[in-house]
Amino acid sequence: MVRLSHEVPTNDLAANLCNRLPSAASAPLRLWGMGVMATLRDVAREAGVSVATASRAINGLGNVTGPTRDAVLAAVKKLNFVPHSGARSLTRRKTDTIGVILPDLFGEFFSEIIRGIDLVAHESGMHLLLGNMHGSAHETAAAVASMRGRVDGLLLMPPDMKPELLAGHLDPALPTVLLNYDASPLDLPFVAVDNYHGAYAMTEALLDRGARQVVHIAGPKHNRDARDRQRGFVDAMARIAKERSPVILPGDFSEEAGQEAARLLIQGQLPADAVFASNDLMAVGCIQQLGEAGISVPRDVMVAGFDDIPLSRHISPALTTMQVKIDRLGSTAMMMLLRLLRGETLGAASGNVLTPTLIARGTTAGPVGLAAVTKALAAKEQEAP
Amino acid sequence: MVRLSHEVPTNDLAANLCNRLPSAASAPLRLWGMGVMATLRDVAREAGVSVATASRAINGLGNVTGPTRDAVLAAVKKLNFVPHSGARSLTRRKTDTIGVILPDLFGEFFSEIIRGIDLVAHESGMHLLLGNMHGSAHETAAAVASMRGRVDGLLLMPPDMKPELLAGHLDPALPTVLLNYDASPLDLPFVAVDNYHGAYAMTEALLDRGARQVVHIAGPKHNRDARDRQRGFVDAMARIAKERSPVILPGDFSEEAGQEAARLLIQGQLPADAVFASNDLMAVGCIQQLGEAGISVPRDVMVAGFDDIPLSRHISPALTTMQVKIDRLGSTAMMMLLRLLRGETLGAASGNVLTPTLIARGTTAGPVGLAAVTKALAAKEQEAP
DNA sequence: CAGATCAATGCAACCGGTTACATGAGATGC
DNA sequence: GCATCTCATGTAACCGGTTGCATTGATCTG
Repeated sequence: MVRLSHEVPTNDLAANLCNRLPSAASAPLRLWGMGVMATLRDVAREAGVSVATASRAINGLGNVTGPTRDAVLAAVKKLNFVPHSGARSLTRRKTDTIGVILPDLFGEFFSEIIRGIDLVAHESGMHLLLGNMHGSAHETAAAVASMRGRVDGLLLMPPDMKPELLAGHLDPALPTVLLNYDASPLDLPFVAVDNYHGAYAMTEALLDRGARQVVHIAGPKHNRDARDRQRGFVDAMARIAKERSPVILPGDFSEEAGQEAARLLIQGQLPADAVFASNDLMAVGCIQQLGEAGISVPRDVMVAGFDDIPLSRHISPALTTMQVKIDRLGSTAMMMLLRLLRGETLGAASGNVLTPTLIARGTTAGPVGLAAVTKALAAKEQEAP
Repeated sequence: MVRLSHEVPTNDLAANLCNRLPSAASAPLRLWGMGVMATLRDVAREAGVSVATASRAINGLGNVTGPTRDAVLAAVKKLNFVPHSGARSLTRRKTDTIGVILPDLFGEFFSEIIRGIDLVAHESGMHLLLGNMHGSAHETAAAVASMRGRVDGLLLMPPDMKPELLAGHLDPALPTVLLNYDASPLDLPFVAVDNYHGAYAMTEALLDRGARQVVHIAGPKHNRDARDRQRGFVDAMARIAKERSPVILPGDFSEEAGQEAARLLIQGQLPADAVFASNDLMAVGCIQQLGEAGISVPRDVMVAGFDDIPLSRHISPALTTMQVKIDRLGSTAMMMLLRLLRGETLGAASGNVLTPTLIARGTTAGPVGLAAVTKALAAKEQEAP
């Protein structure tokens, strides 16, 4: 590694700061930890005005003469003053920060949500404080509690938590929007994906496409998304294919679970001609494993997923799936939270349900060819709303 | 889509929650905006002690009698008191939060970094305040400034920014670790990926594998990662394949850029037998476009990428690439920051360089078959360090 | 039993800003 | 010229905790 030598713009400034301190004795090698940042008092003294005037000048409030303002701003520049947001938010009772608490931070799903949130938050000059409940309910409580005094509002996504349990942990004084969680019992505004109808539509489409026996690979048992998708599947089967009892294999949203399900299918000799996985990752794992066993997708068996992760477009054949616009989930929630912060009243009635879109790709293209299926599925979609 | 009516478990539960509130009289529709959170003063009054004692009891400091402590804790529970972190951090001069400023929030790369950071931060009870510079240098300054008083330290990733420019915006009093940025000139600790040697190794491996003419698809011009990778490529070519002048096609890390490069390759009739893209996404785009033109990978041309995004394993043939353990980047940086916060002194000399690993997959498997190549490349890898 | 020791507790001054209200000088009106 | 109004500025009380120091009452010591 090359070491360039050139002056570090530290010391002169450090010297300035040090001189202003009563004890200018021993110059430390490093400034960190000293925390000798200029305060508003310093600025006021430097400019020869009171703190009140300095504060007004800096915040561009009225009632400050031109020369006074200039003097203050000059002092600000000279001392390199940056207002202390922590102190400011204490009096203003406003932190310009919103807390985001997610179950974990794995994968594209969460980065997309965060991106959607940030997009809107950034426009309104809001910051994002990230909390991570790392799965456990206990940690969720801690995460929510630690947000007090740090944030103006909360975006919370507690997929595995029961409403009653959640209610006890929430601060009723803190504007909160729930992510991907129908919170009717709590009367909190929320944004959710219509997993039920999405799964229903996908099942219907598979049956429509000629499948006789659709097998569902389920998600984690206590995960609401997974449960809703499973319900959608079961109901669609019950309604359209009464005579056939729905087969459900266990899963946990992981690629391995998809592979495992495929192995069960192969070994168990289940008479399936279509697999509907509760998410794309499992569908991908399933396809891969089926392929290794010499079973062709879609000729021998059709496969569909849910989410439309970027990977889905790229595998071959490409995966048919329900597209969920994940960033929209985040941005919509953030917009609702902003309205809440503006004083609007939103309850569970203002819940926002995002309908996923069916994207037909290669894994459900039967012998008749991809084009025909796409058309058929698109038509199916059209007739819905 | 069929819209089924099915009962939503709403009203009974909502009623339950309302009943649990003390004032059953005129139940307010919403509590938000009232902001009537209990303060330490309230707790002290309720428990019949002074605020000082209440504070000590709550924080578990010594010098508090059993009965007193119990009274305070009872009051805490009764009033549902949660300490106001903002106020606390003002006096403690400690926020238990670290700021993370990233260029943008697109894609797996950033979610992995954040996950790595969170992993370590969470262990130490630290929170993450997310800042996003949205590309512009001006915003970077604003983002850094707005962190003052909110965070104890900073993790900063300014890929397109010149050190001199950066220096002016940094607060010398705030412990800072730079991400993916060799900050020697600033004498700040950093964690970076060894893009140069990674690219060098990959180029070498391709030539070694029998490529006569390797073409490089570059990343964004002012991006340091991209520039380092390009340098690695150029140097490797100069050293190993002196007689052949290196060909470099422009790119911007996007899938489209990879496709465009492929088109140039096809139209331009460049005599390339290997393509080394500056990142995986471009490699994927390139392969896809080559395939459409009837050019077979790897038989007609080998392709390699950089990053090892999840997608790389799943396309077919799977992509040979340099694996960067992105989450390690985040967790290592966070660990360094923690040491800084503990008072240790770290300069640029403590920079941490992560070496990427060559992962040989299908796109560089020649007619001789994948196994042989993997072995050859692995051997190559071995002899390197 | 007086005086020293010590633990538990209270008082009040912070942290670094904001802002209601007081002050006082200059402009205006009569 | 005096009362009044205006508006820039200063004073000080917050926000909600933490913490150094003083106070108090009880226990210990000789």
